[in-house]
Amino acid sequence: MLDRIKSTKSASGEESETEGGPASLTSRIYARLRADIISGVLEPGAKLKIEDLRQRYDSGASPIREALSLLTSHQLVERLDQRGFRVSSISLEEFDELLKTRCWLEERALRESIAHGDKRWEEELVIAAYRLSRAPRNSGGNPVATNDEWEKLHKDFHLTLISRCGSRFLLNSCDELYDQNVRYRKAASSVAYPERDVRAEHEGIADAVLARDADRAVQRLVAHYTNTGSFLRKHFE
Amino acid sequence: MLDRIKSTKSASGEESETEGGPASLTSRIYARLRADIISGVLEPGAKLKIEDLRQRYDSGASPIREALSLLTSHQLVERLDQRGFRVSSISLEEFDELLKTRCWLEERALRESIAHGDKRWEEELVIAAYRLSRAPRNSGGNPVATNDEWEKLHKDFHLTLISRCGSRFLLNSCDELYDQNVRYRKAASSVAYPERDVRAEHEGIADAVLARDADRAVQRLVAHYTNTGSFLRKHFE
DNA sequence: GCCCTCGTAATAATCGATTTTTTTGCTCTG
DNA sequence: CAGAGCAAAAAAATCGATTATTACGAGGGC
Repeated sequence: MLDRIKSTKSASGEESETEGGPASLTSRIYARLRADIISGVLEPGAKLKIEDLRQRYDSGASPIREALSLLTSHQLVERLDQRGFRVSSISLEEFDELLKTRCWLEERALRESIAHGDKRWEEELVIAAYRLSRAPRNSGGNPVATNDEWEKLHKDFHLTLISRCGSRFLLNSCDELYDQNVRYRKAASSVAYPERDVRAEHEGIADAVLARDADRAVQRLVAHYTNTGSFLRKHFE
Repeated sequence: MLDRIKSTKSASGEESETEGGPASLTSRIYARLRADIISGVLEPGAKLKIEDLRQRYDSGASPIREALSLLTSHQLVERLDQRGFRVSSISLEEFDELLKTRCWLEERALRESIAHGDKRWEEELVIAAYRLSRAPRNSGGNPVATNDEWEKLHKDFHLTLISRCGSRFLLNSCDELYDQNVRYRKAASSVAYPERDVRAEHEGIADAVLARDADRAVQRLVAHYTNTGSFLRKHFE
């Protein structure tokens, strides 16, 4: 269990990670629950009993229920009337749909971003790619322990790619799907990491994007997802 | 025995037709709030004070807060830490993004649906189109009062079109965007309805889909959205 | 006259206890 | 031995009251 709250971000949106400090209890619980679900600490399908969570997060029932309610809309938690909450379950079929959908949406988003992104965007992308390239995927030589910093940078890179797509709705959807995908990745790859050169794939994507070669960029991005997808798929058995 | 559990609808999922029945207070409040927000009874940007809502829906604070939390993820309600909730505001820029995004997503969804839909789907579509064609858009001759039944059938028609897209994620997104669009429509067209033949457009779409002519279907669907979009746009002044 | 500060009113957030509903487990039939 | 019927236990949902935070406005200094 993680007993430290690292960054308090508002329950509804992104923003300030500088504040490690106070916010509403609900928001802090939201952030912790979310992290625990995405990282797989709370397993897919697990029952989320209010009483347990109350103890675990040391609060009353209201903030817990509220945080859970906030999470349901992101498809991370399922809510059943009068039967409480549980971590959304995962399945192979859903994974296939997730993968497909990400390819569809991100292709569109990437093309738009390439068409409309400005210099500033290019620079943001360069930075994001650079940082990602320098971050170790695992922490402390342990091949299984994931590196939270890498996770953050990886998400950042992928979202930066599509950040200029011109639609907050599309961006939100991609964001949510990204998180779902991490959940699947964690669930599947508790065993191993791909041997293939993921880093090179990221660079390849960034290069094509910076060259404003939309077709190639899309082709590489989709290949990246498809590769990762079939790799994960194998590990579900 | 069976009839005790039959129609309990969950707040996060779809509605069952046999409305009115029992469910948790939270779910009922959720449904009412949602309807009030989409229909514009609660105006965009309006502050949602817990105390007011408590009175209005005759409940304690917990169900209200929970219902609001459920709604935030659908972008219908904004939550500000320690500052309560408010109805999400609307804007012309956002409307443009909404329209664009719907075109992008529904094009994909429709193509997939056409490619994969079976006979049963065709029949569902025929029914949905027929019902929609028979429903009066306004109730009781009042040109302003919207007809809830028409609303339901209209949504049904549009969702049926894409129901076989093969991705619950994409379907969910389209569903949410649809609701957002209704909100914009209500906000804008409290004045008037389009003179153009919306009904014919629906039929045209259905015909193309049933003929499995994806290009034409998409072209018509997008035109339908674009037409409606620019019509609404004018009414925002 | 304008802005800053502080106290008060309003509102949001949270808690602890109570009420409902579901689950569980056992007993009793057929 | 399967299943129906209860009753106790567990869990979810909800309430009413309390605490924390923010919004507001009057008074005072510059």
